[in-house]
Amino acid sequence: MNIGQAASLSQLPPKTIRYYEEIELINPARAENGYRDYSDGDVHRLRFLQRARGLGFSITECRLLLSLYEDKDRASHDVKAMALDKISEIDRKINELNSLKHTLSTLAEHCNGDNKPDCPIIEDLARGSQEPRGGP
Amino acid sequence: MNIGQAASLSQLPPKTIRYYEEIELINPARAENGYRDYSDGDVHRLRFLQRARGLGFSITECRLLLSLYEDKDRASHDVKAMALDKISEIDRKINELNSLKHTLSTLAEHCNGDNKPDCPIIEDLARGSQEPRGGP
DNA sequence: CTTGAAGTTCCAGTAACTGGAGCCATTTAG
DNA sequence: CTAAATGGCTCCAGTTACTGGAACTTCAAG
Repeated sequence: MNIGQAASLSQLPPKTIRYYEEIELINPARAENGYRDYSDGDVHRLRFLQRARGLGFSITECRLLLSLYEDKDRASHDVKAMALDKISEIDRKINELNSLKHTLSTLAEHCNGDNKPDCPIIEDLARGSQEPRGGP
Repeated sequence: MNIGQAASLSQLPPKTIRYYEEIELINPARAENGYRDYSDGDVHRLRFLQRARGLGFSITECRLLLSLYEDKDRASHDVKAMALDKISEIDRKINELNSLKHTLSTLAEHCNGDNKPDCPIIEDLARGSQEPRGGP
């Protein structure tokens, strides 16, 4: 399929898709006319990238995540370790999103009438899922 | 407090904190010696920015999120609408993270022995929280 | 065969940092 | 008190991850 269809399936702009090719995240075939020709697998990859990038993973991290699925040469226990590592990162993000959501929900409720919020909420906000102090 | 302490409390590098000042996300006081002087409130803001940026919200979105708490001039129902809007965005992100986590967990389990994954999982991966086809 | 949408490359610009040079202030060791 | 280390300051250049625009080709419809 052409880049346009790949774009609408993956929810990524064509520009970004071409950029991902430039930095070797994908390598679509070329048709005789010179147009890029995306397979279903390519679209899977792109869709994955779209999701992961939107969740705050860097390109480097995306590359790692992709390699978890596709690098058949890597030893199995490495894959597992990396997967578990990413899972705890994801758990952390989920926790942070939940706390952010809680903060916003409380705010929304408190804004129910027409009174302005004076917000003890901002305390909660800044606390978040903070570590107990004392560095890494 | 100085920028160093603000940095370690907010988990942001000093460079980034100065940059946030440049783009007017914070406005710390200055001590007599010219050093930036951060209040607890400033640190709250920074901590919030650190969390929100890490979760994939843009600077523009962070500005909006911050305004939800602090813009006392905005009408209350606007605040509520924006908060609800951001909440659904957050829910979407949480769903995506859960699906990503599920994918990785399955992978980790399947990689338990020393057999390489041949991955029907990649299907699941690319499906994610996709819309039912037919575009906006 | 023309018109328009969609593709191509290339180059420049933007967003959000990040690193480094060069200089002043503060703390700490001798 | 002086010297060195540490941390702050500004400014400017570089990086990452796109994004927009110009100039050209290709394809599908009328």
